[in-house]
Amino acid sequence: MLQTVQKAAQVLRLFTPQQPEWGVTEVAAALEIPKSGAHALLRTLAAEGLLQRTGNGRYRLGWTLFELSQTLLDSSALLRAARPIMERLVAGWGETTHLAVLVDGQVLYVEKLQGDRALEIVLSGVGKRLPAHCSGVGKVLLAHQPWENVLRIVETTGLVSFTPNTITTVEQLRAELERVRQQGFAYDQEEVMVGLCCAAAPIRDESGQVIAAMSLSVPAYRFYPNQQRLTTAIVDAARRVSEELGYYQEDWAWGNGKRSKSRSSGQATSVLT
Amino acid sequence: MLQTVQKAAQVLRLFTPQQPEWGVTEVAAALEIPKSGAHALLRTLAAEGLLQRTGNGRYRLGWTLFELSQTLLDSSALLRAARPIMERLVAGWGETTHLAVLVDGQVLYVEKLQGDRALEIVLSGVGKRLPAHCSGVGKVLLAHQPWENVLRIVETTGLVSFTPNTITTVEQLRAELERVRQQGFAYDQEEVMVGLCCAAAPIRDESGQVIAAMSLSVPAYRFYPNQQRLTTAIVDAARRVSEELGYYQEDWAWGNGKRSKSRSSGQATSVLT
DNA sequence: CTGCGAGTTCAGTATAACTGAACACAGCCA
DNA sequence: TGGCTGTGTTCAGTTATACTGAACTCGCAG
Repeated sequence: MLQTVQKAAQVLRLFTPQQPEWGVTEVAAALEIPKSGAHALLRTLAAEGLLQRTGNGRYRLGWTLFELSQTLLDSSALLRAARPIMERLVAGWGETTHLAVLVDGQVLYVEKLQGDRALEIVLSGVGKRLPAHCSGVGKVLLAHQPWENVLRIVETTGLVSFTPNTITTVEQLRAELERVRQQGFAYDQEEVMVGLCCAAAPIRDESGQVIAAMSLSVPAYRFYPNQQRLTTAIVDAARRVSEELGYYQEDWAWGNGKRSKSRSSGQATSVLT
Repeated sequence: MLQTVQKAAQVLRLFTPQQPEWGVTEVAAALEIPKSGAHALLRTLAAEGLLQRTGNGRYRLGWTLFELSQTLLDSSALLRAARPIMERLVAGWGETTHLAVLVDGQVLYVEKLQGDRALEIVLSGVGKRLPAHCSGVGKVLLAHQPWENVLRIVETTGLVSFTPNTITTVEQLRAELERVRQQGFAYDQEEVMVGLCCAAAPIRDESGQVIAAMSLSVPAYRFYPNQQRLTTAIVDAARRVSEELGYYQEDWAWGNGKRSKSRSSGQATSVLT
């Protein structure tokens, strides 16, 4: 499992908006390795363009990461498919939509569109992470993971409490994820922030795998009166994105099993050819 | 120089918009290493989130790269400082502006704004690379590199010819870069595409280092009549961005030496305290 | 059913990476 | 100005790492 590469990745993950610049000694202390080792890692990463040296011998993230990210976005159909549908959602409701993926057991926000009627959600943001057990998108994404994965995640990150409504026990989480998987959507009822609710639904790729989740965030006082309409709206929007990605659900409201056949192009594997 | 990390970075750089998905065998062939080695690299990178496995055992870029890129953009003052000034430039001229950095001896486009009067420049694009010897931004960036670096770059990538005007000999390049450095801006006179010209100027950070270049691209028939005004416009815009980054040039038109003092905040190092 | 090609695993060996101390350099305080 | 503490950087020896190449499994096609 190439420990050297693991360490290099650890180094990259040290760089955050809070501390975007690191020196050799700091990295050595953070990873608990000798200075010379940290030095070698930083030098190599800088030589490869993944980091860049500042004048004073410290390091920042390198532009190659920007390039790779653009390549990712360019080659990923997800954002291209989701953005117009999110825009329509925002235009119709005036609220905030999120698009998120699961990375390393946490929710990574990939896109966020704010409506004119929306309240500012400062916690979420494009490129930011949040724990998965509390948000709507997080619960959707966890619900479609093997339970053992969920357990591992919970054991490492714990079930941090944000509000009185946050899920804090494994048993609660298990039951909630079970329900989310079966009904095909999730609610966040003031679990991450008092006064904020959301409805979220899964997005599947052509193989039927859940690769992302979409949500519509709404102030609590506007959520409960419109819960039903909100639910169908987000479920429908997520389904449309999934279809754009080549997924076609077998029979809605029952089967969450195998796919039948894609309506998208570039898919002619099995029978004839 | 941690060869394992170098190989890992090589693997990442294999992923392009043209081929965003790689299998073990393909990677092994591309890097000329045994399959098991490629397998270990891919597995490790995927475990770290820098890659993701598709269902069929192939690999794509991972969302962690998106996260890192967002952190880079968030912590880099460059784009934040440049964007409004580029917008004003576009609003005033109706042409296309580019913002680019030098990565690995090539020009990496970081931002691109198109005006309403502009012609579509298909070659450039955010996240795309081009050789440095032909474009305006490229010549600006090379001009402020040590000549030995430039030589190394030229020896590896060569001086590819795009149009009859493209610089193709080292001597031409040397003279041009010398002029660009002294006059503080560069022209591209149909060197990358027939009918397309541009003027470009360097952007410096608070230490005086050239970290990026900005350009204004114009059809040839509109370039020559307005060359003087274009030049002052782009030089002025780049200077404003540099000042935003904390650079204050000593005395314009002569000294390119040390800085005197920043007018930006967060800088009170030397005398008192 | 068989063969080819994909991805994956494993044990032994060669070599790459880690260690820790010494070096160079800058800024800061006396 | 002169040490002093804190950087980043270098190096040689040793350990433990990563590479090798063949064997294995699985899916698809003939």
